[in-house]
Amino acid sequence: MSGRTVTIAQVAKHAGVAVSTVSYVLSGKRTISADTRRRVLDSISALGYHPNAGARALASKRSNVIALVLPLRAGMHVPVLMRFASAVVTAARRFDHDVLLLTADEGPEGIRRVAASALVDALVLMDVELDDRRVPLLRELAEPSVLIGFPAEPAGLTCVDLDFAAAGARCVEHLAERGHEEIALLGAPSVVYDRGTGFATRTREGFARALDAHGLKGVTLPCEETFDEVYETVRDLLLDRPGLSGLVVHNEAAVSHVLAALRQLDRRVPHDVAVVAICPDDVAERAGPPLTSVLIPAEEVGREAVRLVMDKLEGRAVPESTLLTPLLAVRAST
Amino acid sequence: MSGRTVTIAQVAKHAGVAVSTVSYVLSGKRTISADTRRRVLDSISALGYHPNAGARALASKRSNVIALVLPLRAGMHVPVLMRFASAVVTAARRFDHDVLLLTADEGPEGIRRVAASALVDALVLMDVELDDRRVPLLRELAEPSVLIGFPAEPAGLTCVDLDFAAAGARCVEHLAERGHEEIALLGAPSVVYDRGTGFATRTREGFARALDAHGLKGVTLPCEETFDEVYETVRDLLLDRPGLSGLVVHNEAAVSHVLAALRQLDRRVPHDVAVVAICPDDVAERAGPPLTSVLIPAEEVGREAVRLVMDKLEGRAVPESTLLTPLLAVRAST
DNA sequence: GCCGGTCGTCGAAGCGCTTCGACACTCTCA
DNA sequence: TGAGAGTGTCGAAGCGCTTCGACGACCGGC
Repeated sequence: MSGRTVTIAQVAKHAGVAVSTVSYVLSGKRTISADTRRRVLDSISALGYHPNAGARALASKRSNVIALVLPLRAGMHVPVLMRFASAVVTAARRFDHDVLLLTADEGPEGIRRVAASALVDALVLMDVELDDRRVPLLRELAEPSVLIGFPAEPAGLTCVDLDFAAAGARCVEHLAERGHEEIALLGAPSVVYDRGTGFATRTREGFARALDAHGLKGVTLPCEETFDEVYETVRDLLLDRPGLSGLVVHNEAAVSHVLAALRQLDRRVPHDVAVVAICPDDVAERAGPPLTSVLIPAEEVGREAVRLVMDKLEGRAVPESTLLTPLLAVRAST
Repeated sequence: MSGRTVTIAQVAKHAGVAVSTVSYVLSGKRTISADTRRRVLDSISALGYHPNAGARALASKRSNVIALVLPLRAGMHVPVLMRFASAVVTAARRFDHDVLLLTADEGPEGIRRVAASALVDALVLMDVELDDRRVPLLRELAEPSVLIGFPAEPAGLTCVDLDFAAAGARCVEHLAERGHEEIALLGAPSVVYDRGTGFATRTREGFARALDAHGLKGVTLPCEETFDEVYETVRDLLLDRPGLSGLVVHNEAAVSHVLAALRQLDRRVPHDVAVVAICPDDVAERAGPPLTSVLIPAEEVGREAVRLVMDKLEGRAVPESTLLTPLLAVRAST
């Protein structure tokens, strides 16, 4: 509308009030008469006013931006990450905040930079590992932070994640209900276990514990991500354990290879082998046949992380640990 | 180190110079003696000074932040998107800029908001569609922008993308060299063509044109993403065209289904049917067998987009259209 | 009819930085 | 030796906003 950037002073003049009055209308921090408020709001939309973010941040010591820090290794998880990211942005907007995207390239120094420069008010870290070198930094930062995933020593931090142990257990339980007596978990590539990624380890533990609890036989195996390796793993597994009739797959990239391998080995799903996956819903639905799955609730995790970080910004107390209950959707594969 | 946020004034005092001198050391906009510069830099690191982003933005009218706008529909492309995003962040950091992540939820209004509030200096839009409702807004914005992908009417805009027409043609060429005489393109799901997504359409055109140029027979088909649908498509295709010996797959999610379907139909790759994919490298490598592919150079596209947007910020002229040459990597499938 | 208490509004003081003009030097060349 | 041209540094004026204290206007209670 007007000749380039509109300032609060122009709005004030247009509405015939003081600058501070406009500010109070916008923030609601003091009572303003209904009449004045209306005039101010009218002027704002007439002029197309948008408060200058820099000025606002400078004066209020709040940038209304949170940092979203990508994982150190891109790993396997890519589509899920994107949904986290998208959920975080959407949730943040609901609290009138924007999201700054940080990669691991810069390392912890990048986190320090955006925090110290007051570019962001708070941080959300995705896909935290057991031994994460970003974690020590977070402890000394004044800005609040929330981790998605759990480091080895989470005391004093705020962490949120799917309850992977419960997810592993839930799959076992489901197969036990269906009468299976010998089952296997195909997990992440072995390198993922080696570097101590929390979610992989915890799924395996939950799986193993539930196996005992239900008196089932079974194994857990790492699982690589090329077709040939998956094929060998599945073939050997079926050879070694003729009684095996159920499979839990916790590896998004391997899911379709596992199914293809079973087809090639002449095992019908679910008739000969029942398959449960732990993966995003769309992957499960797109598979042939559609898979019974425990979905990874990316949206919910992202939303929850933002809620927690906003609570911390407001000075409210939050739980150190938030575990989201896994939900199992039954489809054609069991 | 010191008691909370360090300001430029404290640095100036510590170094025994004026505030403006510190500023000039940092920006390099005026000559400063080597001696003074050293003292200032020492003070900066001694105090752990980080310039306040809000103050800087306010005074300089530059936030040093660019917006990265996610596509309107999450669609199929998720892993590629993440690599774009990551590449954009990394490239932006090289120009001393940060990246603000925007989703489509807010629609064009979100773009207007961050631009008008001076939160960002410039915009990069991912995965632009032929008829993209964000495009008209960009034309009236003062802030420079770069699109990844091409809208129907790109005049006056700055667009960058893989040259998909060339990619389609490159696949044909490769198969022609190998002596194939009848080939097919399995593309995106039909809904993607219906909504006029540029890259799908352009691949198809490039494919068709190259077919003529090399005197080959062939068809192009849309391709859904569940195993059963892919299986039917492939089965019918082989039935209809007994002479067919080459397949181009431009659909990341369908790649492994196509291979599984061929296996089930007893067609060996590459002996009976050669397969070329247009997809990210890791998908091609992970397939069984590893696929000859034209990779989607996500990193390069992201880097190029940032370079262009930085050029525009500096007032340098940039080409309206930047097409990146596709590179074909030969693997076991042809 | 006067006093204390809200309520609604205003003016001004920063927030931490960039940038402009000024100014004291030191060189260089006539 | 003095004018002219650089250098290197400083002080001060904003940038556009929030927030604090101040201050009329109006209320009810005695």
